[in-house]
Amino acid sequence: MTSANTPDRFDPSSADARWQAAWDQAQCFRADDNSAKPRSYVLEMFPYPSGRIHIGHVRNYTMGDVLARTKRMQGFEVLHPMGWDAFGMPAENAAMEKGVHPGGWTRDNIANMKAQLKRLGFALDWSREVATCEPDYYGQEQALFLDLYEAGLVYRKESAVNWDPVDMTVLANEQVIDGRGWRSGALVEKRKLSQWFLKITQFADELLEGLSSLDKWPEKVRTMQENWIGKSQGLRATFKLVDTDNGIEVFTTRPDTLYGASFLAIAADHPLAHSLAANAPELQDFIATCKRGGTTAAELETAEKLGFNTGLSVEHPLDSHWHLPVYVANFVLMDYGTGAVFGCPAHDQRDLDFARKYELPVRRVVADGDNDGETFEGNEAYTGPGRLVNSGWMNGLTIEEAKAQIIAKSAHEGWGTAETQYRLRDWGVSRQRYWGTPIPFIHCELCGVVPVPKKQLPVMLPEYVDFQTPGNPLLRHPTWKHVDCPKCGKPAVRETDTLDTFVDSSWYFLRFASQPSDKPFDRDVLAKWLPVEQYIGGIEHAILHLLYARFWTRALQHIGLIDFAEPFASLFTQGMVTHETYSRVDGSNGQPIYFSPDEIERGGESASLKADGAPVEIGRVIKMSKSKKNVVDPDNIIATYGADAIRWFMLSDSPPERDLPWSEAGIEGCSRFVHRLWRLFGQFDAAASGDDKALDRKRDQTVAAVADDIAALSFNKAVARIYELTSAIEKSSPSVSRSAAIRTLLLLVAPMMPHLAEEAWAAIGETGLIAQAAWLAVDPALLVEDEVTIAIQVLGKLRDTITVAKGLPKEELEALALASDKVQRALDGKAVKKVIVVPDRLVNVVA
RNA sequence: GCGGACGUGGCGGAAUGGUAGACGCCGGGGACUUAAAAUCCCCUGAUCCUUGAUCGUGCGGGUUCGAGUCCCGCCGUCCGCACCA
Repeated sequence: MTSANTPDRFDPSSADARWQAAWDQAQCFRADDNSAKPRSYVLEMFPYPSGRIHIGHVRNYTMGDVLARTKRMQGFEVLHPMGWDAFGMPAENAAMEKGVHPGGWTRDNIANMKAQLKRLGFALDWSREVATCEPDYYGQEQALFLDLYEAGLVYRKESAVNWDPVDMTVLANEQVIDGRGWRSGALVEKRKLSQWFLKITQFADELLEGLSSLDKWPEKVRTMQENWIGKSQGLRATFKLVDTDNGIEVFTTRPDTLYGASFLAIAADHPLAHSLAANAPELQDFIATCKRGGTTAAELETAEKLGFNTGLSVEHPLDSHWHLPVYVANFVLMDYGTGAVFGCPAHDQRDLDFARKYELPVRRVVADGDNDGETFEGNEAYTGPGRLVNSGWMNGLTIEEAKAQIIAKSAHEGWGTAETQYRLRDWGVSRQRYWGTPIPFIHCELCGVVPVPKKQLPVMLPEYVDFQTPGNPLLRHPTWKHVDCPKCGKPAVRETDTLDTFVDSSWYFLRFASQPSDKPFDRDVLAKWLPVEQYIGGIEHAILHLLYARFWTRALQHIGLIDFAEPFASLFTQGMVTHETYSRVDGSNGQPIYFSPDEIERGGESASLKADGAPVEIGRVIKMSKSKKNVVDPDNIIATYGADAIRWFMLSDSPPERDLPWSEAGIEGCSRFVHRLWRLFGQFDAAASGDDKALDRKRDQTVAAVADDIAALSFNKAVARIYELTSAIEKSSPSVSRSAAIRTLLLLVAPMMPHLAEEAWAAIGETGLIAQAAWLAVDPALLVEDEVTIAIQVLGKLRDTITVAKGLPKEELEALALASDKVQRALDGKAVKKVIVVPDRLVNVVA
């Protein structure tokens, strides 16, 4: 292909592909495990191969790419890999809808998307590419799963699970949102099934404690994980049922309020409620009512506290003559704590609502300021600090003291123990799907559940499968599940569940760093690369993926396979790419009809439809979505403007953690800048003479600032600096300094606009690839200005500025300031009380 | 309800407690051109009595010589979690 560049225009349609091929041929982005250089592992969250790269991917991968390319130029051995999170439901949906095989569909998508990523010029080490759907990946995952099983971190149990009736599979708690499946949106049902679990709760405390070491993670993500783990400490206590030997166990974080108890409440699913209901139709009805209740935020907000008096009583643990009624209540959750609570209405809002409704006693046991009366007025529970009152021997203690003492007393007397509860549940990983990692176990009638011997791994998915019937294709496959028991040799059946795809993404960053064929990874090689220095991805993975990956890392450390606890040293969550919407109201039904950006002619403040030239309404700038038709296709943009323009757009203007509004005008501006740089690079003159100290200074200041900005991921600021240097060079006259500045500018933009940079690098006569060129050294002396502009204030208001030599003594600055006409006019004859002088900054005259 | 983030021109956004609005976009004016595109130059927070001045970073206070920045109290927007005992 020949270049179609002109002195005025850079032609990406020929240059982009040429340089992409050159990088491939030089293999310049391959990471060397044995390099002696310092290392840097830059990772972006790998994509699901849906078929098309969307603009959010482009933003994510451009940021990582700039970082990786900069680090490489700065002398680091950089690992910057890419792969595919390739198992999951959409492939099976495609199989059902279009009759294609999930494997074929997925691999085609991967090929398409890989080509798209190459067209964007990302500096990726493709030799380390992994796809989780390939046996060389999921087979190693099976090996790790068996290791965790041996260590007791995998178990199987019969449990009520979240069943998605549309996808016909089990969902983890994390995948149920407002009672609906996260993917299908179907109302989730409870079913009893034998399921595989990973013991994430064993690491609850570690995962919580570990958050405090992650000081390069966003506060927001750490808080979200902390809330998700949901640690609370308190007392588990038994309330003895009157006239029986049985009791009801409750968990409370407020044992200090025990003297304020006025009832016990158990969940509708509590075993005691079920046994009582056997002979009580009214209670059966009540339990059914509780289950019908909605689970959305709005419904819970307004839901009335309902209770059913069982007629049973329990003894108060501190006074066996004090009896409390037992209710079944709709606000008690079976799957938290013990499924039973004691109600202390004065100091818990729900309990107060309940007590007022059912006219139960409300007794104050924590003083609210001076108010220590036993009778509690009003309908707002007091949950603040205070001293214990109306609590016998505990009176006068603080809440914390009372908690400690009553826990000690309960343990001593045998009716309670200190307990820590977590909201976090063990991770159910069984999925009744085909397109996932087969769980490597065999069910034998004689030997029970038997792990597949490691030498028989991988347990491969069968190729020919029927997708036309709902349910698990592996379960009804005619032959696949039938095997001999590895222990006794008798006929047995395979486990037909596959692993949640979040398991696949919980260790892929390890496989990138090391991928031997005979084991999941090499421990010593991992030690060279991990933890990931910079991880970049969307905030939507703040809990699930990032918590699971942390858990796997800790679990693998726990069983001695790796030597570090946290996988991602620094995490960055980037904002979304948004776009305005274009719509017209449909006269017939009043609903807006949306138009895609390609159908629109966009003016300065208005927009019209290309088809009829009539105006359309410009709507809010919102997240790109198919239903609002406000999506833009990266391929079209690359074809029109080239990869460098879209990359530059992704870095410009908005800070990377915030949303980036896409606009036609914006991408055109970026494209104009590409050509502007090209023209400027064309002015490089190796034979120029003379120097330009001011330009030299600007050049080195820009290099230092851009390096800092990129290291801080403040790409928008680096971009602004580059614009400034560009303008400064354009305004300068030819000199050695000017040519040096042009060469510097080229190196500065190389990580961001690599194709343009390579083309210009060759054009100015440099040999070799700029991708492999060394970053810029700066002269520290040049970073310091020798002249400074001083602000002169009177009473804090700017009145004048003066430009003076840097480092001028205070007295001289003061004299210069007072000599200013403007200052004298502002003083208007008033006496000067004092003068504040900040050297090289400002003078403030106080009158 | 709990937790977090944010609030600066027409827009995206800059600003170690020290000249608010860098840089980009939009808009306006001009140069070049037969013309257009491209390119280049200038202007672009508001108001006024326009050589200058006053006001101005969601609102109200405070600390300070000096506050977009720090403190207190509100208001608003967005996000996450939630009958979690």
